[in-house]
Amino acid sequence: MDEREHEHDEDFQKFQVLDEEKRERIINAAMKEFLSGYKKASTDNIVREAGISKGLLFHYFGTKERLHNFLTAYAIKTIQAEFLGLINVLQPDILDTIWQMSLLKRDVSRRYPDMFDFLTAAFVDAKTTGSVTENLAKMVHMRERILAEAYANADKSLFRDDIDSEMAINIINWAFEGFAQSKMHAVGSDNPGAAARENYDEFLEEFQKMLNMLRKCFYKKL
Amino acid sequence: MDEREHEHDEDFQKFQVLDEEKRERIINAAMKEFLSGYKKASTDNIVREAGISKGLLFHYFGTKERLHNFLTAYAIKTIQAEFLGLINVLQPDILDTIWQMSLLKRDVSRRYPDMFDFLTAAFVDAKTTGSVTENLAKMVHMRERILAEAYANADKSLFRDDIDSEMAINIINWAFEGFAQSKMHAVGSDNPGAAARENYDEFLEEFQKMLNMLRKCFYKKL
DNA sequence: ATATCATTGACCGAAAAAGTCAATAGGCGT
DNA sequence: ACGCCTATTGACTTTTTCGGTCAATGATAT
Repeated sequence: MDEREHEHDEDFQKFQVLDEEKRERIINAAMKEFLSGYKKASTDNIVREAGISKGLLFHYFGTKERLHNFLTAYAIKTIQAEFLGLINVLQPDILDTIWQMSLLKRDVSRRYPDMFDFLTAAFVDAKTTGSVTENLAKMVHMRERILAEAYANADKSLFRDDIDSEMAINIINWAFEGFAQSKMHAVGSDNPGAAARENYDEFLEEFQKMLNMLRKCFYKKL
Repeated sequence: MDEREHEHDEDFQKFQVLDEEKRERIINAAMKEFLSGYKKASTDNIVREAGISKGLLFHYFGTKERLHNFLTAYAIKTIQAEFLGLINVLQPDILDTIWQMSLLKRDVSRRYPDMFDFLTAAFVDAKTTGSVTENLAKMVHMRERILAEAYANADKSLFRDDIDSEMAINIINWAFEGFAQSKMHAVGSDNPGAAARENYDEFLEEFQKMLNMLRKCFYKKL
């Protein structure tokens, strides 16, 4: 397997040197296409969506498989750096933790709308094929560890005594996820910057309103 | 368009006459394959998953398009008859309504695991293509009407005065959806009937626990 | 002008696509 | 046992799409 000396740092230098806009356009087009699985993704669709020629895509990545490998590594690295790595698991108020996680996730999703779903699909693919990459497995493990840690460090005494704190946390997570999902389309439509910004502020405001409501309902009165 | 006299009741008689097990096996295999869109669905995958020969599928449905049309009509009819049509929108306690909806949805999903998602995909497909079928549009409209009606008839005075009832209802919906999603995999794995049944009971029990908790948190004390 | 490098899209052989059909299996009445 | 009829098969055809290539072109700096 490791017959080359640089077996794990394939550089993709030609691609990395592009300006940000084009690079992310290609990344997002590819991730979107890979959502339905490696096999069903078509490089023709990717280049059409990205607005580049087919030759160029293969000039950057060589093969479809290497493109997919790059995306997987890139997604893992990004989510690690801009999501998992920024979560403060030591906060005692887990509502704050979940709130923070939601904001971070939204920030990543604004730049890379399909990154989380892409990784999920990549993981399913890898499990089906039987070959789960080392990094992918580590990533999943890391994610679980963070959630477990956040939960372990949470001050459960903040919750009302007559409710199951674990279930409350689940509900909160689902509520945030559902909220983000439902607003994604409204915000995600391609409108000029001003309207998008306005939508985003509205989004945050309503989001916070929900947070306060959950706090009011699930936490002890102080 | 209506050059034939039976333009809308294509019969698919050869298929309808099959025994239930085989019929539903084919329907479910096809719906599953169509989840990633009409174009990307492969009839070869469908027949492999369904365990029938290719010739037979085309013997039943003629073309891929007619198969898809059949599935769409079938899904609409089924969801109409076994989900939307059975919801009692007059219940004043909307938690009861949501609970009932969840049970109905689960019952349908047990027989046709991908039916709801298939319809969603079919709708997205139709919007992309530009041709949203009359029935499909009606279906969506019906769904919205039912939800609106249930909400309109809900007795908001059951909710605590200091919370936004509309947001509370959203949270409840998202929580139920998230719960169903998270448990789906556990239940959905292909294990013998006994274990599946056991899982299902467990599912219902935990479900009800969550319902009670939400009632306790969002409703007035009596 | 020339050298250099990014970029294109027509093109390739191979694979997969939808759909067909002669051949067979499997029951059923006689 | 026999023929009869329908259900079912899967190899096959034709067309499209696939991943991948490459000679040609555009752009830029010297």
